[in-house]
Amino acid sequence: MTRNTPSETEPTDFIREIIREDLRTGKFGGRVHTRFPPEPNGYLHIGHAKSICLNFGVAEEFGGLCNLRFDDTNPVKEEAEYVEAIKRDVHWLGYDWGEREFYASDYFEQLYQYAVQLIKLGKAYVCDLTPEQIREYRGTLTEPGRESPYRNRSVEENLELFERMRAGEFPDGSRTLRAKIDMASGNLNMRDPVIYRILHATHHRTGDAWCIYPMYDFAHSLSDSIERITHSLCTLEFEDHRPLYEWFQEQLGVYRSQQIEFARLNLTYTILSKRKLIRLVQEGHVSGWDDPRMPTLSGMRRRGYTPQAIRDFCGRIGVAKTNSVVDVALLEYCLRQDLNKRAPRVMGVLEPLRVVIENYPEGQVEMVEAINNPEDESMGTRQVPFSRVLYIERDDFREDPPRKYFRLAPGREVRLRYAYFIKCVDVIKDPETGEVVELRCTYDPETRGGYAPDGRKVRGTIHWVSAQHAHDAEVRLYDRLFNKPNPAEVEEGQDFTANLNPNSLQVLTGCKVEPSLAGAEPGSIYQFERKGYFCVDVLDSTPEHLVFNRTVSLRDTWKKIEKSLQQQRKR
RNA sequence: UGGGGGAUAGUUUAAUCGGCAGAACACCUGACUCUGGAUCAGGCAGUUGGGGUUCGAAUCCCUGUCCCCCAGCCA
Repeated sequence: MTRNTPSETEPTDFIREIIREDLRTGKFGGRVHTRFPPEPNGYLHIGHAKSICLNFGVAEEFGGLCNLRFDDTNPVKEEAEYVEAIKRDVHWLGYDWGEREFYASDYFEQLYQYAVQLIKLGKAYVCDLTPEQIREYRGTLTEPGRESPYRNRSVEENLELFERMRAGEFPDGSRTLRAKIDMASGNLNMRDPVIYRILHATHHRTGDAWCIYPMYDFAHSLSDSIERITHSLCTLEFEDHRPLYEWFQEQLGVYRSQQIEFARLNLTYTILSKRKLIRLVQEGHVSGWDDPRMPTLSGMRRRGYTPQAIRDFCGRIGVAKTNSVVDVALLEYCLRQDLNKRAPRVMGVLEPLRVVIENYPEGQVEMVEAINNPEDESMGTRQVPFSRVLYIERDDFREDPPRKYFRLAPGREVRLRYAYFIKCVDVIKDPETGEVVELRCTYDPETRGGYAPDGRKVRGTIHWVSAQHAHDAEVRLYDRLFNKPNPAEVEEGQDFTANLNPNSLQVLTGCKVEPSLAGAEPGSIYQFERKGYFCVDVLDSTPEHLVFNRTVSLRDTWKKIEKSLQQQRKR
């Protein structure tokens, strides 16, 4: 049985099963309505992509809708910049929320009225305990809490106090509104949780209209209800919040949504904690949220990742309740798979070694035809100039070739892709350092186009660029940001930054690329044959100074062979 | 004697009422190849332990073990 492509496949996971069942029983009147609820306090990353693909994907599959809702209930951490970045990223991934762009802050007045209603129901009270006292009264994981001395204030007093909280009569932290539930509950979330706190802070959308702000549990449950969300999908750590989520809707007698939790994404060699990502940015370990090494969607976009690759990945990792760590190799596989189909091939020499073809006429230039993408004939061909002096990859020559190495070496013949067979006849070295600075080769004019009329075979085919036609380029080689599969695993007294890979960025200048790249569009992606996929940097590349980001290397079988040869030698 | 959740190849996941444990990635072979790419063929490899029920258990029962989350006026 062959695997269906993601679009044909009907994803099956416990959430979709629940939804199918709900549809069958008519639980939500046959409706499916989800939401993606980011807090605008940072940039979206690949972990969010999982949630986005789930929420929007599920809605699409079942003929429902998915809202974009900003969970902006904490003005001290949130900024409008993040809102814009988040919208850009969701769109880039290929999802559309239509007119349904909502904000928890849109509901502040209604949420306030809900709180008033709760007070009237005798289900909420204003508490004067300090934050420290609240903590003490909460008890511990194994011991019950104690009731606040303010727990039994009258409805009238609570109403008046809450109104005065809103009016700004009290300083930050002096009072809270709390739900009156059960201080002895084994679930700490039910021990009279705070639902409103005083925060004299300017909100990015409501400005100074409010000085009290609702807490997540309250705002989220009721925002879902207001939007008539049917299935509220969130991550595992909110599992013990579900009773509270349901409590608010039940007490207020409002629309009941169903919260379902799934495991968040973890990736090897990657950190996906907003708190830690923001540190990388603030401490300058990376150039910003969109540094191509970042697992943020903006970083990945700049790196050359495609939305299709990310969506394919999200479809393959599945949705379950088990804590898990996905191998980053799967992400890279999805990337290569997508890029292989769409990226035009081109020749670029990263670390140039000069080659002179001794028997090729000086001053002569001829054009050879090259295929733009062997995976897609419709992408056509192009003409590439060939001449007497060329650059090849320094790594494609070995003075003393190891076993199984079938590229260029003294006396050996290789094929220059799409051009001629050449043979190395001499090696020029720097007399001081002994470094190889130039190769003298001869070519066989009979092999034009790369075919030998006598049928002789060469093992190696290497890429090249004509020296006089080459364009200079800067190439940024990215590697994983962290050295350890689990970057959080550190010695005593260290933090995750100790696992930062010091070689995660290597900048190469003086790289030589074929002339067709002269007008390369920022953001466009090419395969440098035999090397990898490279994307024109959107920020730093100019026609005069080309800058390429290595998106991902090609699978490198030779590297494996060489490695195992070295290991054999050690034994 | 707090509450909640979870355990299937190295990794991520399937398995409808209890009916042959199936895929993908990774790894290893080989074929093919003007990219040591891509593609194709094959291989390695699994039900958390112990009992029980049953013709038959990943699935049901009993009993262990291990892992994750929760004591923000963050989300």
